[in-house]
Amino acid sequence: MTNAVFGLDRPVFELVQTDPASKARLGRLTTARGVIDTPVFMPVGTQASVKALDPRELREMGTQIILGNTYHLSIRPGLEIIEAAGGLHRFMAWDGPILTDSGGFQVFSLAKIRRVKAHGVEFRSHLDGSPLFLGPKEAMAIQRALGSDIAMVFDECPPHDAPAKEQRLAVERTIRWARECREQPRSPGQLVFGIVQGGANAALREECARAITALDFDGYAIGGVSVGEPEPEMLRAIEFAEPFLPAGKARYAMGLGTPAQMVELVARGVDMFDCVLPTRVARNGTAFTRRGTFAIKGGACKAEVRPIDESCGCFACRHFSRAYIRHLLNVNEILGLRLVSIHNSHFYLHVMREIRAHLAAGTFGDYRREFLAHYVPTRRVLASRHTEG
RNA sequence: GGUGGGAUACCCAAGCGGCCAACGGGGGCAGACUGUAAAUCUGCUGGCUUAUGCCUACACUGGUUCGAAUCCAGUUCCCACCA
Repeated sequence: MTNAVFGLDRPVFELVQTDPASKARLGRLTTARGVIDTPVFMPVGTQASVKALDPRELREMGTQIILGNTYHLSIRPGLEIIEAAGGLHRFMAWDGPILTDSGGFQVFSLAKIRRVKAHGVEFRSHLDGSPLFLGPKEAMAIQRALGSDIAMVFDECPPHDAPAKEQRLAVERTIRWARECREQPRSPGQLVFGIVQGGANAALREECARAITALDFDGYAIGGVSVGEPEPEMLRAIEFAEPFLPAGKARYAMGLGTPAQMVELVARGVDMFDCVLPTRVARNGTAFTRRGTFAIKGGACKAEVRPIDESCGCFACRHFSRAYIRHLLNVNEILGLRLVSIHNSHFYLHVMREIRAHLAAGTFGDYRREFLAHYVPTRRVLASRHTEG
């Protein structure tokens, strides 16, 4: 498949290099607003803003593409406003690629009262309880109006502990809705990605992946992860779906993950990630480093003159001490959140840059090993303390 | 000098005879956060070989009472008003 917007004989996704020792891939995804080097991390800007960061900062830290959300933006500020502004890109002054989520996740994650119908879901607004309806047709129309570069199909995303019957129904609906989405008009140059559901069930994942890929989307996402499942289950879900995704299309793990998870998922053949962790965790006072996370608002940073990470080149680490940032967080100065958000997002993007560099150099295996040896998830730290004591 | 009010854990502050190691804030400490209803949420915050246990604690000293942070007397300090 070629990209009509560029009028070039260029495929949407090019595989540049593959890792001989794993399923990791170095690639290039061409969108209407630019070429994205993969593996890529996409900062999440649900409400037309990557919380606490502005486009200039996103650019500086090497952001290639950001997310926006169908559901949130359609109820606030509303499509008329965004269309009048000349589309989502102009509205938020981000001229790079934007991927919009379809709203499927929101409908199933935050609407308590919902009725699943043949062509979508009736639910209530989280803001005022007013009745809303979102289905394939609506979701695609909104994404078309937003003018995103990559639109996601409207899927059903059940919680990880949903009964088997519900998982099966979700897969069936997700497939049917994907077909409907496929038929909807797009904005010029807009790519559409299909989504694979199926929970932790191998057969369902395969069935869903086969059906979705048969529809020939521009790329494929694995959904139904980061929905409360334990990490091994999440990894299995990815492993169940991945073999049935075509090598010539980008693969996107929705809502993932921690830095260590991303490294592991790249090794399992995933090309794209998005996650609220770097920005949310930053706002809650915790920094990501290659050794794991640490609470910068904790007392240990009280008089620490070193930056969050001495080896980090982000704006926050180049200029500010932990003591200063901790102080800002302590006295509730908005700059504190911004600096940690800058650092965390930079860190995520930097890890992906390193992954790409190592894939290009053929040393991804070493990088993976080394990264995981240094990166300590909090739980493991606590666990080891317990077993040692 | 007189009259009135007050002194409670790191800070502010509630309690005014037993259900008080003491409400609630703040601060501190720890944890959580994964397609963002999150600058949020949850614990802990006198000490102890972590216990339906003991010890030390509501300015100080003494008293009343089966029992006092709570009542009484005196002392010290603070505040207000009057001289």
